[in-house]
Amino acid sequence: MSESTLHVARSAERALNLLDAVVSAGALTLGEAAKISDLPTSTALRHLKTLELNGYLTRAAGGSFSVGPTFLRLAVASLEASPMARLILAAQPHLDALTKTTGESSYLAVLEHDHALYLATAESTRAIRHAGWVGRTVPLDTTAVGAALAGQKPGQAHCVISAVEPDVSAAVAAVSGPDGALVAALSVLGPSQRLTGKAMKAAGAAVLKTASALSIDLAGEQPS
Amino acid sequence: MSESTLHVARSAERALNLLDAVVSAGALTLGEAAKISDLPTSTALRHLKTLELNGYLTRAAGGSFSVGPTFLRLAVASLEASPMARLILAAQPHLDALTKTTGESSYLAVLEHDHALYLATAESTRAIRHAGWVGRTVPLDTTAVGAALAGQKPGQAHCVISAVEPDVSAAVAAVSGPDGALVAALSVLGPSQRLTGKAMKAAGAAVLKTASALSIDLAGEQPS
DNA sequence: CCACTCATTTCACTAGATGAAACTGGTTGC
DNA sequence: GCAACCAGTTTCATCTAGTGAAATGAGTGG
Repeated sequence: MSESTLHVARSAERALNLLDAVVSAGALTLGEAAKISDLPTSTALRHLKTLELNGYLTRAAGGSFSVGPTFLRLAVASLEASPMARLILAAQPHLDALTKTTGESSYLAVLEHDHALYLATAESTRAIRHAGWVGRTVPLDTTAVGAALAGQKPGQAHCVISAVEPDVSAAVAAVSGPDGALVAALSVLGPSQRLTGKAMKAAGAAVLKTASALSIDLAGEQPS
Repeated sequence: MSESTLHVARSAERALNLLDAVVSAGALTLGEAAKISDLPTSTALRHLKTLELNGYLTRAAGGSFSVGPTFLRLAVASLEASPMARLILAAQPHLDALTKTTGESSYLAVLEHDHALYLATAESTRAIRHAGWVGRTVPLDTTAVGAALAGQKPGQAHCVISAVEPDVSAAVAAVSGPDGALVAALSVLGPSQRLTGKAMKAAGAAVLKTASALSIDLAGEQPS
């Protein structure tokens, strides 16, 4: 196979990438999807058809692909089951608000094994902005998110210059769940030369306030 | 390949089935997943690892697989984008209530091309019950759902013996969206010998009431 | 210590994925 | 009306990459 003792199914991976591309974009034509995934159209078509056949995608009249019933079923199932999904849904509006008030990109992160994993974001609209960290993991011991998720100084914002990338500054605060346990962290990330002094202080205050608002939100929804 | 001019990627399909199995179940071990999908463990493991590598699944400490960050990201994205997903989420509690009052399984169905597609369900808890129609499509012209989705007799319940399977009776009512347009149908499905006369009448009333409640719900959420 | 279960790795085989190229059908421009 | 173009679809010879039985390893408990 590829090279080492690691075996992964290439064609499955391609199909998953296609799925990701289509769902992220909302709707894509064959050509667009093929270009994004860097596949010949014939191969892309086969995989898209497979996804369609299994109901993960549907094909609209115009020929473009979008999310299908099977995927929606699973999406809803995972949302109802997974507390993490509930967390993301609850956090999204807060992220949007946080980004609006600070002008910088904001993120939601959780503990995954011994790393912090960025789960969701609201991106800044400014030209120079922090972008694309969703899905990325960073170590705990050298970062502000890590410190927040490790439970140091709860109820306080950490404001630092990132150790991960040199030009990035962060303001981070911990979020607690219904039972008071630590569940996530909110961060505001931006370029270091912009996020200093006064701006950083404001970001710190905003992120703290938002974190407690989200914590309250999480406490106030316990039906099912 | 298989037989006709239809080409689908088998390995991709297997990976998707595995994904479906795991997400539906919430969490599965390798052995369980392999048995459900009817695959040798070695093959199942390879696909599960592929899914894990791409973040669609995560592996817990005990070794069991469950939904991963990538899938959640896409799930949330599709929910925020797709009106159909909003519909499912809004409908679920109503389905639960409907099943509780009638004692029979209830379903949400929408128009997909020229068929009715069952999207979501709340299953009856009785031993003899209607089960497993989620994801299934039925023709429009011979069914009660079809009639409801075709817009005949809005604001009225259709109570019939199913043309699809002999022992099934149905009570169906149409659901309208915020703009008044027809968007879905709610059905209560049960065994014909149980769903007769009085019981059927009660089911008809319940489904009608629930349909209008859901319609009102849909009208009352228009932010973003 | 052996028997048992479940996860992982190995490996020889070939079924099945691949993608260039040919084809179809629709749209534009001259 | 014809030619050039473009997006989607189908075909097919090539050979990679997925397959699964079996061996191995890691845990459990009797």
